[in-house]
Formats: sequence, structure tokens, C-alpha cells
Amino acid sequence: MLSTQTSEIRSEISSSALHSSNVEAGWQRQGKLWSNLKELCDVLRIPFSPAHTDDELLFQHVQFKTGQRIHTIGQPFDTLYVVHSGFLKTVLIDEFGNEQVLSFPMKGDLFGVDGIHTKRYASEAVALSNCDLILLPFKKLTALGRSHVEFEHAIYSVMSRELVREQAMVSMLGALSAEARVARFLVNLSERYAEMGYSSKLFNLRMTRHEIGSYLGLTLETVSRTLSAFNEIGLITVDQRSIGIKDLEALRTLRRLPPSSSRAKQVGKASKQATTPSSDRPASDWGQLATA
Amino acid sequence: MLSTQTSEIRSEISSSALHSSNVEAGWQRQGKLWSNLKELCDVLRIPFSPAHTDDELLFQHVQFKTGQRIHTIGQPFDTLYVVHSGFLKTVLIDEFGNEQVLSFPMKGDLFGVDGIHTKRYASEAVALSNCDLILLPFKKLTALGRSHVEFEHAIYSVMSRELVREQAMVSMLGALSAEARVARFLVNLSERYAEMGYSSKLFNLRMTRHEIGSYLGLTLETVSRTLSAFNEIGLITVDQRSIGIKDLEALRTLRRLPPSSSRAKQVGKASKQATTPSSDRPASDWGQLATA
DNA sequence: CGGGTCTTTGATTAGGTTCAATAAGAGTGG
DNA sequence: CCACTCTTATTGAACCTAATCAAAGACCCG
Repeated sequence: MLSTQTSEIRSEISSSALHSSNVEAGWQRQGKLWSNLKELCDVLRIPFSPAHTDDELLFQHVQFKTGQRIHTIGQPFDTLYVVHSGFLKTVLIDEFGNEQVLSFPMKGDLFGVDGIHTKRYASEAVALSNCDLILLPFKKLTALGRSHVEFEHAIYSVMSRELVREQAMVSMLGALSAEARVARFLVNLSERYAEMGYSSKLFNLRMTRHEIGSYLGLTLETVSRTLSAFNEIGLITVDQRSIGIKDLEALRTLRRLPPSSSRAKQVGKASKQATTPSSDRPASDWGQLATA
Repeated sequence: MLSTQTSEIRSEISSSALHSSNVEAGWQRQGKLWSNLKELCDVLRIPFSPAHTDDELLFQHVQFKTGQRIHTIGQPFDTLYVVHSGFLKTVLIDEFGNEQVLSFPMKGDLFGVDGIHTKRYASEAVALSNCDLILLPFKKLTALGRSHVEFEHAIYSVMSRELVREQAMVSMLGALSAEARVARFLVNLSERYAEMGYSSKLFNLRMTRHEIGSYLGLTLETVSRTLSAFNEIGLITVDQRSIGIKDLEALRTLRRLPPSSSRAKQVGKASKQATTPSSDRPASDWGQLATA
């Protein structure tokens, strides 16, 4: 169902015990299977160095292969997940079985938080590549928060971060044009890749056009067309899943594309028109390519 | 700027010290100005009855009048708010000064959570009516979580609830038609009013069409037209801010309106056609009025 | 009563979806 | 290794939903 992708950790563990809520198997092969608190905090990008490296306190890792489901909607909640490596999607399923993509968790991201409230996961998480996840049993987490006050704050902070991210998403879906959404999506990806130490200028999409469209509230055709249009005016290069960022600033500030009539074959450098950077007009402006 | 609304607590406190981050004034007039832990939990609808009514532990209330700002974007964060009575909106302001409405907090809702992560509020909260809010200093809250373990869980739970709500919002914006969005909005309002002990069948909107539109990712004209259409086919009655719910089930399951040609003047009972309740077709169905 | 805000409704436009056909890969099995 | 299949991606054309532009009516408040 999901195609492979280049340069991925190709763990060849026979993934037993997966698909079930509590994975209790404790294999000892292949790479790291446990992280201590320090490593956990590093991955989560929260500033906390425990006084003493408490090596009693370990967090188990689990591996999932492309296409495998980490948890499903309605499944009893008891653990959060932190992405150590790999790419995933979280989705909602509506009454007709249609997927609505909510996020694309990658290294350092936390997911499963939506399960706390009702004690059941409200969404479904699927691996888009082979993944290495850190298990965070919720009980263990809260206990830890009680013993380490800074860590407790970090928990709240990460949850708050998620909320802010969702807010930005709502804002984007509510107000931006298709082009602006796709542009921002690319910018976000680029930045995330940079944070993870990959190239921010050339990368492979781990998700399909359909999944991107669902995430952005667009159809797959619109996503495809928009990427082609960006390619045409030289903002990016596109070849299937491979994306090259050519003009990050233009993508960052793009609101609407110039009418297609005026953008025939000018492959060179686009985006060199300055913007009137702001004002108070009622959104009916068509802020063009623009560099801030 | 914001018009008044019927039947609202008309507190006539001279609202000094408002608009600033930490409100330290402690007036002693008019109604209740402090709540204990029990009352707080009741309002928040979290199941927690403290063993002993610790009346040392009190939470201050603050009153805001229609149009007043509770906090602004970028303002240093230190307290959360729980709505004790009244109606508000939270908004994001984009680079051109356009408002994007994120939520309409009302009795029992928590807001300000987005400030935890960056230590600054990420959104702005404005009173749509006179409001009575309970202040929840974040420090005090976390301390409380440490001393009362069930309360700590409640904090996580409420934050998780917020996240789930946002997810539902994203899903709605990403996938539903204008009509379905407005219908769901009305259903949600109706349910909230019921929870608060008001009539779920007849109520006044506290927000403008513009604000509803912003919240739903639509223009004010579309909101107005959709309400008129619902009125025409007998799902609701509309008169300015006053809404009467006539067919809740139809609103609940509405996905798309029948073509306007086929809905001329049939004021009586609509919605009595059954639905093929589900299947796997790719969303291109036009699930009609429908009762589940 | 007059000015301002909010709401309704109409006419027109356009951005994005839908439907459809083709192409490009990736995986499988002979 | 190649044919076959299945999924994914691209592109075109027609259609349609919701936005935009415009004008008039309703309500509120000073």
C-alpha cells in the first residue's frame, strides 16, 4: 500500500508483538532498544538535563515497518509515543471510512496525546516508513513529572506545543488559498528536515499526494497541480516524491499565484518582486509571490 | 463594536486593573469573587471531589465587560482562565491584521493553554458578553496537581480534551461543505447550551456572522445564506441573532443540501427521508438531509 | 433621529473539485 | 528479466461551491 522510500533505516526485526496495545517483548538485537531520560529529553527537544543519569529509568523502543498501524481509534489508551526515527501519519476516520490526515509525526514529535481525555485513542497512527518509536507509558510519565518538577513542566509544554500547532493548522485551513497551503507545507517540511539534520533543500516526500491533500484540505489533483505550478515558475523542482526547494522565501510569503496567463515559461528566478509588506485591507488582496 | 445581548449578568463593577496581565485588585462587591477547589472542578466538569474542603485554597474571579480583551498575543503568560459565566472568542491575528477565530469559550471552558509552551499567549481572548472568569495561575495549578494526584490527571485530561476539539475542527474544515459546517456549529451550540442548563431549542447567538464565518472558514455572506436556507426548509428558524432549532437530527447528519431547485417552499417537515447510513464511496456522495 | 454596525439577498466570478484519461513506478510471479 | 498489475502521479475539461462585489434593510446607541 505504501511505497518505500530512499535512505531509511532498514530494520529487519521480525516484528512480533506489534499491533497490540502493550508491547511487552524485550528483544536484544539490532541497535538501541532502550533510552534513558536524558536521551528522551534530547529527542523531544526539551531543555532538561537530569542531575544524575538515572540508568534504572529506561524507556523501551519499538520498531514498526512501513504501513503498520501503531494504534487505532477507540483502542484503550495507556501510552504516548515519541518518534525516534521514521515518518508517520495520524488520521481520523469519518463515518464513511474516509481518512482525514491530522499530522505527520517525525523525529522528536509526540503523539497519542488525544487518548488521555477519554482513555481511548481518538485517532489512528500509521507508519509511513520504518519507524523507531520510544514508548512513554502515561502512568510512568506522570509519575516522572511528580519526581522531577522541570520534567513535569516539559510535559505541559509539549502538550501546549501540540495545541499551538493545531491552532496554526486551523488558521491555515480557514484562511489560506490552496497555493499558500501547499507552500507552507513545503516550508514546514523543509524546516523540519533541517532540524533533523537532513538537507532542507532537497528531500523526498514520505506521503502521497492524497495524504498531503487530506492534510491540507485539498484534493490530490490540486496538490499535484500546485506543485507543478511551483515547479513551472521555479520555486521548486518536483519529480514524483523528490522535492527541491529553490526559493524558500517566496514559498514562505506566498499567498496567491499570479494569474496563469502571466506565468508562462519564466523558469529562471521568480519572486524578485518586493511586497507591500502589510496593511489593513480585508484579505481580498492578492499578495503575490513576494519576499518579505 | 460588539452589540449587546439579552439576559446577561449586568455587573456594574468599575473595571479597573483590567487589560493588564496580572490583575491584583481584590474588590469585595457584587456576587462571588472567589471559588474553592470543589467549585472549580464542578465548573470544569471534572470528576473530583476533594477529601476536605480546603477553604484556604481559593481562586479569584475577574469580571470583564463586552468587548474587553482578556489577553493579547505575545503577552507574557502566567495564568489560565476558566469561564464561569459569559461568552468569549479567541482569535489569531495574521500578518495583515485579519482575525481568525479559534474558539468560542463559554461556561466550563478553559483557555490560555496555548501560552504554556512559549511563555506567551499565542492567541487573543475577547469577551463577547459580560463575563465572569476564574483565574488559574499556572504555578498554582501545577502545584495543586502535585499535591492532588487526581487533580493532576484532570489537568492533563482537560488539555487533551482541547486537543481533541481542535482535531475535530481541523477535520471539519478539511472535509465538510459550508452547509455541513454551519449545521454542526448549530448542533454544537445547542448541546453546549443544554449542558449549561439553557434551552437547546431556542437561543441567541452571541457572535456575529463574520465571527462565525471566520470560525468555520467561510465568509459572513455564506453563513447568512446557509442559515436562511436552513430556515427555508424548516430545519431552524432564524431572526437575526435568535435561532430556533427545529430538526436537530437533520442538522446533525446533514452533509449537503439538496439542489436549490428542488427545495422551493416546502416549509413543513423536511428531513424525513432515510439515509443509506454508510458505505465506502469516496465522499462524492451527496448524503442529503438524512436522519441517522 | 442619524450614524454605525450587522444582516440579508442578488449577481457575478473564480478557485478548486470532479470526472476522466494517460503515464510512471514498484512489486510479483512466471 | 519481462509482462502484468496495482498504486501513485500528472494533466485536461467541465462543473459547481463558495467568494467577491454590491445594495438595501434591520437594529442599536448616542
